Amino acid sequence: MERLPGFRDFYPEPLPDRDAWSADLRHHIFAAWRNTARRYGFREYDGPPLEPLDLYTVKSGAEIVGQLYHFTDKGGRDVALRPEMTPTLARMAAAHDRHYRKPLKWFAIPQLFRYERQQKGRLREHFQFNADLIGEADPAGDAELIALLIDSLRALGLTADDFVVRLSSRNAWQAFFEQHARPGATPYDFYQAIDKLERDPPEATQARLDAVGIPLDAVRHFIDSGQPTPELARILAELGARGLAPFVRVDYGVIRGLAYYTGPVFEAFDRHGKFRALAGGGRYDDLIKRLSNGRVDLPALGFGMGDVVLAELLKDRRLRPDRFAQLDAFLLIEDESLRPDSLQLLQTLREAGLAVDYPLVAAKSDKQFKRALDLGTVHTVRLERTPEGQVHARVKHLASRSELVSPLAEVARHLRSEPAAPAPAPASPAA
RNA sequence: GUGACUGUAGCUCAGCCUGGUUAGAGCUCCAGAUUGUGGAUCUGGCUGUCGCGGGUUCAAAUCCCGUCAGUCACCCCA
Repeated sequence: MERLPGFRDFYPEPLPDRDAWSADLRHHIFAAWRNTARRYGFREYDGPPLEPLDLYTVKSGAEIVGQLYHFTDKGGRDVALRPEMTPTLARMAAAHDRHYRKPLKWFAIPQLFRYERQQKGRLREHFQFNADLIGEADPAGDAELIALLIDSLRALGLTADDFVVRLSSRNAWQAFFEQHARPGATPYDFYQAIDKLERDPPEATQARLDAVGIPLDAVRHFIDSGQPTPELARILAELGARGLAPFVRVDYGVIRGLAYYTGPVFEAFDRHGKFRALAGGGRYDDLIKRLSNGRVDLPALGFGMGDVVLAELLKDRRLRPDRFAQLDAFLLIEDESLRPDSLQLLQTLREAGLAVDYPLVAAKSDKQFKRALDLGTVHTVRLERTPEGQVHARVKHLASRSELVSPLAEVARHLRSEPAAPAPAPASPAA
């Protein structure tokens, strides 16, 4: 059976072929996300992968349905696999907003779905790091969230030479629009024109702008000026105080396609421009009120960072971890008469919390050793019987090639005291 | 939904243009030998509906049509 188009199998390293997705790399990315969120005081939440179709049409309009993975369930309900996390989060926050002190700092790593032909960096399914800050209107919240975005990427080894956060503001464009647009023109059409500015030829952009009565030159001049609004200046100042200024710049060329953003918006891009946006987000102060039918009114902002483009970038920059498998020890059983003693030691070590593997059945020693290397073991352990009938262990630390003889009771201590497995280091790409 | 390119062994590919015995190579894997602080080396072995379906032909991996899948771009962007 083939898997569905646009969906992925995740294999353990080493990968079976060039295009395979790595379960180990995925874990590495998730761990960086979770650990960074933890350092920032964000709490993890989650919701259902399947939601009522209405949850998405209410916010974005019916035209979004064409992009959704949706169907009618056996109970006759119109349902959709979640294409984004924000509506779920807004529902959860609105339902229990009195229970949590503000601001809420929450994150999730949902698997999201969309129904469309796949292309580079875009499949029908992906995992997305979502972090949101709810209940704080001050730009300090924007700065905190953007700092989290930056440090999430830094946690994976990326630097200011690899990526930049382009910071913009719906408020700035709103003011520009009101100042320049023909009366009766709709802001959304204008935002669409700005959103496509970098991808479309100038004539196409001009045609879009003609519809709202704004000359292209005025738009270009506004973007080139790059003058931060007071709220953007606040955000930049707070990021600068953290030493994160090299990772961010004002760039009004970013506006975000989504209709619900209300204030600062931002996108993270790789510096070489080879990939799609790594992450994007912004402030959506009205959304929770709208989704809760006016019951709850909380300012909020958030971002999403997908695993697909990020994995591509990490491979491109050779930031994939070198070794993924990690075993504290592999128990070599070259003398089958020592198998019972080996199993007893195996159990002792595992109960002590050590990661230990061993050959299930008798095997030639070179095969055992090769398997130990495949599994990324730090040590090998081999039992020996002395002429007097005593059983002791030979513990070898592979990286240093040092070996020592130890009583069985001391093996766990030696495994712990030896240098730990090397931290993930840059390595040559698999391909 | 539209278009372009690509589908041959577990992996990477050759063969296709110009149809013609039994479809190949390297790597991996398995077995044996050898080595015995070692991913080496040697020998042997397994593995293919040539993506799938149809057509042309005495004969199709090879030419034609369709289809499915992959890759990339468009559309859209959460």
